[in-house]
Amino acid sequence: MAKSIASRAENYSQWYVDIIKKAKLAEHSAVRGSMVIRPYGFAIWENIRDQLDRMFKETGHVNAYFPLFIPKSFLSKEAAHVEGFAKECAVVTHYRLMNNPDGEGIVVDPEAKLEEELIVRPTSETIIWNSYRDWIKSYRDLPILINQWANVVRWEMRTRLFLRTAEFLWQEGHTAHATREEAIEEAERMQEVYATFAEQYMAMPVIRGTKSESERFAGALDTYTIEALMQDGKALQAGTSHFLGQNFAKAFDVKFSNEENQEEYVWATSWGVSTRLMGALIMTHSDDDGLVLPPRIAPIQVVIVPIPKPSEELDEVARQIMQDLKAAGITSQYDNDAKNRVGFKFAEHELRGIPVRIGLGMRDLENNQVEVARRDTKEKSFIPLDNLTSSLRTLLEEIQSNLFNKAVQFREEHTSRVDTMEEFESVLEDKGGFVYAHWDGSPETEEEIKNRTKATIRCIPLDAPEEEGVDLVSGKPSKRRVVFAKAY
RNA sequence: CGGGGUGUGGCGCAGUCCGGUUAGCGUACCGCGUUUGGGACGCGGGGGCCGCAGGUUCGAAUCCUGCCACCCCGACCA
Repeated sequence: MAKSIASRAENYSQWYVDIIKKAKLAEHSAVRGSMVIRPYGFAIWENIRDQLDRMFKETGHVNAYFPLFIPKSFLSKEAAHVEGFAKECAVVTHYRLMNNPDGEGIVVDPEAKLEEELIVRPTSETIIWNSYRDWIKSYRDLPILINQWANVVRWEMRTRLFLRTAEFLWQEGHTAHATREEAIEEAERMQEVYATFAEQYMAMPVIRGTKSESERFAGALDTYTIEALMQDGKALQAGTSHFLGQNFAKAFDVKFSNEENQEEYVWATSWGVSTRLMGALIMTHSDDDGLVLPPRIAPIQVVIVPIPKPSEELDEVARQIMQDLKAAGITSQYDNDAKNRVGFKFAEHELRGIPVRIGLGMRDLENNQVEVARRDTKEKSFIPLDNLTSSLRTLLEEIQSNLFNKAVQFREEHTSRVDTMEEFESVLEDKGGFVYAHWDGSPETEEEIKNRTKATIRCIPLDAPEEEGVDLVSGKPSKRRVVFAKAY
């Protein structure tokens, strides 16, 4: 009996939810729009987090932690920023409950009203820049390169597991620099860190680019983004890095003395990725049989299934294999459950996306070999026990690159170049994906295209060559193509 | 906030229109046995204030009123 995951073709969003639930990554909680991340899902997130954390540290950053609560007045200091977030803030107005004087239960104590309401952070620029004011006096105090791992709350109207939840986990880097150039360099560097991570670890190809003005982060002068393509042909913004100019320095009065002893405002960046990456991971590689994880992110890289069931002899062989794998830095698990049969276990481990499965049975052991099945292609082969560890190491690398190559191929098949509005609409209708088209740079064209097709400018790609063309809507001249897509 | 839908053992559902014994089915769970190289089978068992609060009635999962929650689609957004 199958575990009934909806197929992608029949109902894509149901398929997505089914994978998350059946693979026990997460589930809806008692709180609207907020999810419970289950141990297996959290283990994947920990791998994402740990690797990113290493990369942040390699690029000179340190971790710190700032408060969950932000005084209401802070948020309004930067005009564009408050404009962007005001509509989705959770607000703390009281600090005490009391027994309901009129009956059952407890009620908010009206006496315990806060003088100034506190906002549950939707992002931390304001509370952090308020601290930076005290920390930065001289050019010698710069740069400040801080990251924090935290939860934030954005009271979204419509939520989806991992992709958009009211509360989510993320990291947010907040850096302060003496010059414009240095800040821009930082923002670009972190975009590249994200892109490298996405491609090398998540096996998810991304387009590097900058956002159009209307898609920019609230308070940024420039937003650098990485954009990935999901299997339903929709784009997903997977990470952003913002050049904030001096907006927050001015809002929070953060000045430093330069080498000539002149006062200047500090230049800023901020950058973040969230548990949304989990959604990206799922939708990039998984299939109708369940989750597919790239080996570098998988919490368990190899699972060993005794056939037909655990026995002293098989347990001993498995123990030895696992010891060798551990020494080689490969994570493994032995499925010594005695209740379920192998067919059930195979399906279960495929559902969980474990990259490699070893079938350990007496028939093969007599031939000094094991059966090895890879999750990405479902292919099985027999590998001699003698060089099992090195074979598996090679196989895991091959799976990692195969997943990346498949995703690249999918993206190429779903990338189009169009020159007329008719083509644009028909391409979006037929196969979706990324559409490269000329744009005159006007918000009017963006708006018009969005209204007509629901597609938005995902980014102005960094590697776009100069090329003469005309805007799809206005017919005005354009120097380069930008990337359009329907997006999450 | 607009439109649609759903709340019944852990999960998935039937029953509700047309009120009537101890609320049922599948699955999961526990026990015993037989099985075991791709999602096993038999027998036995435990688990429900039918979303919440009122009301109608001899009697409510079912009818009425109010409330709450969640999901899906849209606008907003990482």
